[in-house]
Amino acid sequence: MEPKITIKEIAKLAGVSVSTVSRVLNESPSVSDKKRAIVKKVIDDYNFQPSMVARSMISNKTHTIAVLLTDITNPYFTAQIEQIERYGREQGYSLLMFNTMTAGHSNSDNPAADEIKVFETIIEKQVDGVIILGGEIDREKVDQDYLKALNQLNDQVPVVIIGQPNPDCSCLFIERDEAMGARLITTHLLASGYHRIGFIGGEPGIKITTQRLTAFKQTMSIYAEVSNSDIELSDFYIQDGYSSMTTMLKTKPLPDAIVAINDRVGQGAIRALADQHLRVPEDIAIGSCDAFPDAEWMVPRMTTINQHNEVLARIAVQQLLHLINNEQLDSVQTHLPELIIRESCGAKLRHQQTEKSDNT
Amino acid sequence: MEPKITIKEIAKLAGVSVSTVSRVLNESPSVSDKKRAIVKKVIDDYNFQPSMVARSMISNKTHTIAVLLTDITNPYFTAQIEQIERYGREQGYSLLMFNTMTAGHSNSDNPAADEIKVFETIIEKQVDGVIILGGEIDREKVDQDYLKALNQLNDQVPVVIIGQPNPDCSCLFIERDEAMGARLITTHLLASGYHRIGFIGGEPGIKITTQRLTAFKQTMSIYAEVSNSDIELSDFYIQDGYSSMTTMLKTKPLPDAIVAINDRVGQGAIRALADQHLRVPEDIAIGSCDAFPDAEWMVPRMTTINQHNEVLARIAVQQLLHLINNEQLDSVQTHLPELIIRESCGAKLRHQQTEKSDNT
DNA sequence: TTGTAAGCGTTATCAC
DNA sequence: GTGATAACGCTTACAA
Repeated sequence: MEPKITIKEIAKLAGVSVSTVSRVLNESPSVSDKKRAIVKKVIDDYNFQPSMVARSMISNKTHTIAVLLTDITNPYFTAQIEQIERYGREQGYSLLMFNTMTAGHSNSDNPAADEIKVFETIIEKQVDGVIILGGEIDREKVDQDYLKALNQLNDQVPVVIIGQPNPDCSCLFIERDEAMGARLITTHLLASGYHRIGFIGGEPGIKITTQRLTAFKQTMSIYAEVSNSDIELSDFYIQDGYSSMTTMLKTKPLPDAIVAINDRVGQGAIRALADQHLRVPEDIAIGSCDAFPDAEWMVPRMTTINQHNEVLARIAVQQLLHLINNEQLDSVQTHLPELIIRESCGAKLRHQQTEKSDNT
Repeated sequence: MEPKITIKEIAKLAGVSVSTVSRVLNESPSVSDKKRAIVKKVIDDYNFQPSMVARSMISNKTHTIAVLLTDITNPYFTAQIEQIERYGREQGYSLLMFNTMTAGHSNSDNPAADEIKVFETIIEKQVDGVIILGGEIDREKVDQDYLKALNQLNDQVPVVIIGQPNPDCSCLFIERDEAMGARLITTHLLASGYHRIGFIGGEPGIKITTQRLTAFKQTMSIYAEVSNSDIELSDFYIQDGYSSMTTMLKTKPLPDAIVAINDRVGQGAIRALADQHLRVPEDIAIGSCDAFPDAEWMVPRMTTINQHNEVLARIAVQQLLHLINNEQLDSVQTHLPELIIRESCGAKLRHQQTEKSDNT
């Protein structure tokens, strides 16, 4: 392990003062070409990299942003973090990742406290900004200590949150139109000719669940009835789709179609149905939300809603950088969920059948 | 944005010297209970967090480790990074994540240069250690500039790599027995009664591909013939499984079974087969490697090899910490790939059929 | 037990 | 153009 070479030694080796080296490092014009050449050579020869730590002491900038998420294993988050890392790096920022793993089937007995602890580390580390992708803030009822800690954090360093705004939180929220996506998929199923439609997945007490479920119910209420036994909440994971669907299978007769809260849940549902020798979409149709990359390759290919989460992630970084640089924020951009019709909804199948019977 | 409070102001407010505050911060015993109490109160009141940056200047430690990977979207990597983040955080380390996105269908024309650039950032940021999960180092022929830069990096800060050792690289490697996994799955298919077995997926020129393919061929050669037309390399993603399988479908007759280089590729293959109304395992069996979490819920459930990548990730952190603290390394731990028999291989199906025909 | 002062590696502010 | 020197926030001898 070679000891790190410093600007002082470079200066000595080049026969100049540290200030001159510093000037060369920062591309200041007020250095003679001759000295600049000498210094550059020494820097190159010794492969000198100035210490960001020392620089940070002076500038009060670390060129680092922190990202908080609850499950790095979840494609919903990785799609976003991929964009954040990429765009951040383009702008000269590195990414400190904190993965609380409090989502889903977690073993933490106090997720709020876990996140608060992360906030402390973030302050210590003196990042320039923070992006929160999910966690405690997504709850209908947010822990008060958590909220206080979050506001305190936002007081020290700009915090951008991708999620539904909380009136008691001073952070900047990048909003997603959850209701619209749920309306789109529900309407699509109705328009495809299904009348009895169920809803599965989503953790109760989480805003995304409530909002999608509410939108589902509202949309349904215009055209048809929804019984509570056709709604099975659980969580956002594949095993939750499996368990919700399995429970629903005890209902007779089954709904014609199902709205799954996301593609993972949809996939779990397909698995549960297959175990009972039920086919999708022939025996029951499935539409879902949050287009995950694999959904296009499933059997059947999943009809779903693309929420364009990567776009939101990019906007989050942009706004955060504005906050960091005290620039004006971009005006709020519209967020358009998009329906992707594939196979699991059976729409095309039905259409073909209709055409066929029309011809007869 | 409140300006950050410093140790100096805490000292003034508490009516003591900065050293006393520092002592309290560092739990030094040589502070009177009285002063300690006063200082603690002020710290608490003002919610003071000492600056890691300033501390790092002195200690030359940032309590940060960097992780390099090529695709955060890939479950192969997220399983590992989840462990690294968790275990690292338990030990007081934060994680700087660099995602080069050079894997798979990348748009980078020079992945080696991309990684070299990341190395520079890592040195600047003065992390305490580095873990590399994949990238240029996985190639059969590693770029020489890259290798030089990597060795230089390892000269400044300890680097641990999860992957196959490279004799020209001075970093510490955590090795995985790729060959053994491939042997296990191949033998399993052979033992299940398949004779003509194909191999799909994996990027040519990548060690993991070569090693698994070689092990596959060797194992096969003991019991049966393998024709080159039954081998279709491509890459590690779902669309690669689809394309490889689609290509292979032009071969008549088809192999009885397929070894996929990982579960994603296997999933793509199932999709390609379904498009031709071919069933797995009835028409063709599939065995794969690298148990991804979803594989258990696919239709059919995927027979695969669990390489226990999370365990390797944990070992990598442990060894890295030893390196950081100049402690003795743990002795090399054995790594045991494990066969998970599910549905896609058709082993159970065949067994039942055999039993049935035995009874007749 | 406590305080003073030097020092960590850089940049910024002065003189020269 | 260039070079001393102070400053950033903290820790750590060394003194008292």
